[in-house]
Amino acid sequence: MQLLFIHSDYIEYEAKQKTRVAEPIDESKKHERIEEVLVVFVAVEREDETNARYAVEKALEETSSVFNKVGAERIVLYPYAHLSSTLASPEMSMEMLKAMERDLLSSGVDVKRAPFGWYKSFTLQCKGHPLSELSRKIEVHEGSGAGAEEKAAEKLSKALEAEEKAESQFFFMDDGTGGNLIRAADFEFESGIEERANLQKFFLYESEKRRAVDRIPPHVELMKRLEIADYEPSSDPGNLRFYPKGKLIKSLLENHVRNSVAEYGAVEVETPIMYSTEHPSLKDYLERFPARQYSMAGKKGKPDLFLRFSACFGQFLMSKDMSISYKNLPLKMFELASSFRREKRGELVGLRRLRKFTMPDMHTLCKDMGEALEEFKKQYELCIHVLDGIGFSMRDYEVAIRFTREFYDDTANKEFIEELVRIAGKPVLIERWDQRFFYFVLKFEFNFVDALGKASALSTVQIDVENAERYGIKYVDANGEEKSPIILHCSPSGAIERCMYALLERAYLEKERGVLPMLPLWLSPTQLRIIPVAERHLEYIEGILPVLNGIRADVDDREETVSKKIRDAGRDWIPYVAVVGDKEVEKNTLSVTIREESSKGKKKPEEMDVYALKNMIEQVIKSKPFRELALSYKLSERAKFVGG
RNA sequence: GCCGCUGUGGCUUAGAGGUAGAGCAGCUGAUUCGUAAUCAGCAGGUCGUGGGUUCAAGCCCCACCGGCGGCUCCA
Repeated sequence: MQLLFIHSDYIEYEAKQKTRVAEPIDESKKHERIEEVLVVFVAVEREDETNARYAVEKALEETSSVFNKVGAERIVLYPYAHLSSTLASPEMSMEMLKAMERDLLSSGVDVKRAPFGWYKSFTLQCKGHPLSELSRKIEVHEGSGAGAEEKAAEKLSKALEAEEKAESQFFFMDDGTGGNLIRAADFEFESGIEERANLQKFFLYESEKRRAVDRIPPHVELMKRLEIADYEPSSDPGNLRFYPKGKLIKSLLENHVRNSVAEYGAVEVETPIMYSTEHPSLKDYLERFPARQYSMAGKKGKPDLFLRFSACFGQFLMSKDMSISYKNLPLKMFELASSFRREKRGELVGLRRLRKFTMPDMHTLCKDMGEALEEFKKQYELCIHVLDGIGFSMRDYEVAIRFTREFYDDTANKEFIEELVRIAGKPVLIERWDQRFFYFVLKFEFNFVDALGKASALSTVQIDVENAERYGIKYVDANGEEKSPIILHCSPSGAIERCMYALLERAYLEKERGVLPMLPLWLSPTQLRIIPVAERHLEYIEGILPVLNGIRADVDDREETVSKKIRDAGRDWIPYVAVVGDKEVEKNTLSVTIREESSKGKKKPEEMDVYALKNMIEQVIKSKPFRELALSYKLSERAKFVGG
């Protein structure tokens, strides 16, 4: 279908003479003059006939969009055959034009349709502003494409509609207020407690959805400058490249999460990253999960494939084929899942929102709601523990707990929520849905609020009451009967990339507060940098390096001045910087500057021997995952991954 | 996806219709240096891509592609 929009001061037309296909009209309709109007010239084309509903819908979308944008007062639909050389049949065209007219009328738009199939005279006066003349082509593809697109659109809309209709209220709950829901309007943000400012930012982000900031997110600049990650122009947006330092940090975080869930008792699995769209359970699930997929057309005769947007399918399909006794429950399965979501273009930012990301995803099969709640609480604590290990305390994130009204009406559940708030030890945001729109009845998230006041979820746990049945997951209870378990979805840290984003953003916030920014010691690509004053000190350094085994220590052996090397170490956020010159060699010591204890313009190098230094660093990182340096220990041998 | 802004060597950027200029990084040489940039020289640019206007386009117009912000959504 071809559309030509002209925003006009007026249009005046007169039906002069019938053609063979003319529609019958009243004498009064033959001549019209309409002011302040968006004239929509329409040519319905042959291909539109293969999927008329889709074409009409699209055309209406475009029309409303233009109509609202230019701020016209009314619309005239004007059949205009000359926009296309492959016209649809007159009957069909007229039908579709009428359908458009009906729809616009029913949505309250003042619309007129010029008579079809007449030779008409017309004059109009185009307003001439930048948007006053626009054209659009609605494309309907032949055969399966069109059908599939329509079906996909329908599917998507089912889930999205549910969300749009989802009505919810926000509250706050604090430890020590008797577990009462405090209406958002009554909550005191200005209590002199600094932490509440963040909660307020989070709440505003959630409820108002209006945030006008105009700045490049600090972490995007940092991820490049620190050679952590970067955009990859040759991939799809949101698929990043990770440089050695970034890959190191990522691996360490992954291992940390992996170790923590193993300790909690989960078993690690791996499942495929792509699935057939034809699988009945998946088909169904796709409708309940309003994310957009990467999909690939199957070779002829074969079903289409999509890339997973979470590890749910794989693990559910695995669970369905298992034989599970009540004695095996709660059963916890974990996967570090590369996941793909075709998020809207405008949504993607740096490491915060990606199309390809790494999501730790654990599913727990529980025999009933009682056990589910018990595990839910454990996982709530597990998440706190995992984030704490990364370096985020309760101060660094805001808690949101969300549930259905029905869930909360149960007194026992109410007490359960109060207990969660008590564990948080600070006010939390509560969202209550009037009905269950999703597959879960209760969830929480820990949300990080960044330098620009944007919130994003890290850890989350959800109680899923729907998918066991959908996938046919069963366990056998003590009476030998098959039952459907309740499933917990848990991402203990949230996406790994997002943790990196939060670490960088927090470092930036620290810097704003006058603190030297840095990463936690166990995640710093270089933990200790050794700087020789002159070349002759290198030998001494080589001698002490074996002692520093188990610590990521490198040596700035470049031909630069000491000042330059110190500065570069600072720019790289290196936690420990040791200078070695004649004095140190003679006394067999190091002159160490500790970043954490320094500030801008204030440094205090400390004399210590290499064993003391090693001990000091090991104290901090002892229980954390470790990997060797990602790059050569000699700086002179390293290539630059990013300029500047 | 839609709307707005934006895109000049690896990085940061000057250049408002008339031969693309600099700093950092890189390379070469000198300097072997004590806590936030040693000095000199050399090399490096299809000005995001493709069209168009013009005698002439990095600059004006159009489209597309990236990026940033907003809408919407989520780990």
